[in-house]
Amino acid sequence: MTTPQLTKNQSLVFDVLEKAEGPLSAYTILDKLRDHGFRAPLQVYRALEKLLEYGVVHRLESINSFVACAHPGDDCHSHGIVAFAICESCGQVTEFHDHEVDHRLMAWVRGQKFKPAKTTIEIRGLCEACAA
Amino acid sequence: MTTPQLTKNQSLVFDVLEKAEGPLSAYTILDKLRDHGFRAPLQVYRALEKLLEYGVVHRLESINSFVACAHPGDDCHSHGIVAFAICESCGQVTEFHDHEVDHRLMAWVRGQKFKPAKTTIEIRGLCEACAA
DNA sequence: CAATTGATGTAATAACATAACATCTGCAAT
DNA sequence: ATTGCAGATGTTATGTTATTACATCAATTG
Repeated sequence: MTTPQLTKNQSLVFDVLEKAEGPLSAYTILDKLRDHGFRAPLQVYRALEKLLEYGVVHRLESINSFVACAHPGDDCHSHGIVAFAICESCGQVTEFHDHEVDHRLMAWVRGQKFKPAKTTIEIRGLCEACAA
Repeated sequence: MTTPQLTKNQSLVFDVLEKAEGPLSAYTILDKLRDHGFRAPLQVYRALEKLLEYGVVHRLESINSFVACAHPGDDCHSHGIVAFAICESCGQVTEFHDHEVDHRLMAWVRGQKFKPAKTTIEIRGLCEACAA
């Protein structure tokens, strides 16, 4: 999928996520955009919905937050399953991909005749700096 | 870890989850236990907290729900990372384990000197029956 | 210009989770 | 047995995350 031109709200939300050091909740994004006219959560959620669809933003299910995709430019859907390491101390998120993991999961899924739509892999713990 | 004797509330919550066909939200559990004297969400969340700790219940992060562990008797922590396939149509959840996936993720983690605490793997999609 | 479509604005509410504080219960130490 | 503690429980209130419902606006197209 190619990413279409972002709308005004989508751009605002995406910019906030790109400039952020770590993941943000929808309500944190909302607060950061009050000056730009955002008043209601739905403005954020609607933009996020599209950004997720375009693959330029990821949702971290285990912490109800959102991050900009680590691959500037091209969309992330082509990299296979995305995995995240989330530091519970500093909030830093590292995105990675492992094709062997993908293969194993997809092999299991095939064996079950399960039809996967969206796969979540999230490792929560402490990053090197925080574990020291 | 060995599972201690469950308290009254823990037993009630666990029984509800065991008898359920699929994952339940904390508030659904609460509703099912009103007749047994449950009045507030905290009663459920406190029981769940312990049951998760004992490894007899799992939390499905992507759907804010809880399921009884598929391994009756022994605790689940010994099986390595737990993965779930969640049918978005019928709600059925299948729990599985893949040591190769564990190895790959733990190898990545070691390379980053990341210290993992809790890992989530959830595949959402359609089960064989629902995909037909 | 009318009709359609997608984006946006706004208010209200639903769904999920925790904080703070009081009370109770079982049990160990004296 | 009583005191003191720890863990479990009860209750109220509140905080956080997400969606429903409905109105409006802007761009496009027939």
